[in-house]
Amino acid sequence: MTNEDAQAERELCGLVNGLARQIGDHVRERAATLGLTAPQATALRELTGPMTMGELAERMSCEPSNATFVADKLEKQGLLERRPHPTDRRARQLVLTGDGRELRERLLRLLSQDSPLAGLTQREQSALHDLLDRAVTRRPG
Amino acid sequence: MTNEDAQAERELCGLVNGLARQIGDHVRERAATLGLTAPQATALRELTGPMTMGELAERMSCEPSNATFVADKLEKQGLLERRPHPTDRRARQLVLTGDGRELRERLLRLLSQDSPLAGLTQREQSALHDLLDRAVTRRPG
DNA sequence: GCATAGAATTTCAAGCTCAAAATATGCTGG
DNA sequence: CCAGCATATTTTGAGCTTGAAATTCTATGC
Repeated sequence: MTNEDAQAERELCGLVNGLARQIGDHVRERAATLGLTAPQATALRELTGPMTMGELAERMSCEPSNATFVADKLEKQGLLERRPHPTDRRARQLVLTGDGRELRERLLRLLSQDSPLAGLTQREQSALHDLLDRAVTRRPG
Repeated sequence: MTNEDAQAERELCGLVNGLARQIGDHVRERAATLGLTAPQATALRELTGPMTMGELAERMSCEPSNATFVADKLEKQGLLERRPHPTDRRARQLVLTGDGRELRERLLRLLSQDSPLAGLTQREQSALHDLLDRAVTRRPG
């Protein structure tokens, strides 16, 4: 790999991080209006249905121990419950409460407004999705 | 915006965050072999020359107060110096020491190996760069 | 059966990050 | 000039994140 290639790659990483940052800022700002922190909102957003701690961590792109931390916060706010997993006694099943489901709906509506990706056309978003998917999945790690 | 569009957008955000996470993991892993944490390595990588705290924060996509924190760490390790800015007495100029420049070179070599973006061809990386650039800059924030 | 390896979650310590307030300096209109 | 607002950095407190160790349970091989 040439020196220029390496530099271009670093620049690309910077762009990815920059966009991720913008997305995070957007979530943080909207979450604040509901009394949630950004990670709490991310967890709520990802809880599309009952799932285990591991699944939540995976969807949040974080360590399981961090998912525990965030789930604790949501549980203390009465937004979710930890139930025994139906078939695996090692695992827990996370289930939103009525309050949790309601707040999640409000959150989703807020998040869909003024998205950081609004600058891209549908076609561009589709192309970006394709490229990112390839970058992410073509990597063992 | 339709419901499906919003869902597609959330998925896209997830991909961006997932890739950012992979990049971060890669940096962390390589940085550890040099006795650096991930943010310290990121700062070292971005210090392409003398710059102010604000510039560093901008390049690291973080808050200025966080740049202060990281710069403190690097300074304690003797990798950089804070000098008075030549023309603005409010600002500081960050300058790598000899050790800092040397470690930076080693870091750059490590980071260019097994990049998380290696799964993409040159053409794909170029297309990705283009799309991300558009997404990031087409947004006032 | 039972030992052993593996998996899901939690706990804990260390370090990172943000936001707000404090400090110091620069700039500009009256 | 200089008052007032803007900018650059630091400090501080609260909350987030990671990685390693501990706990509990599952699955496999003998």
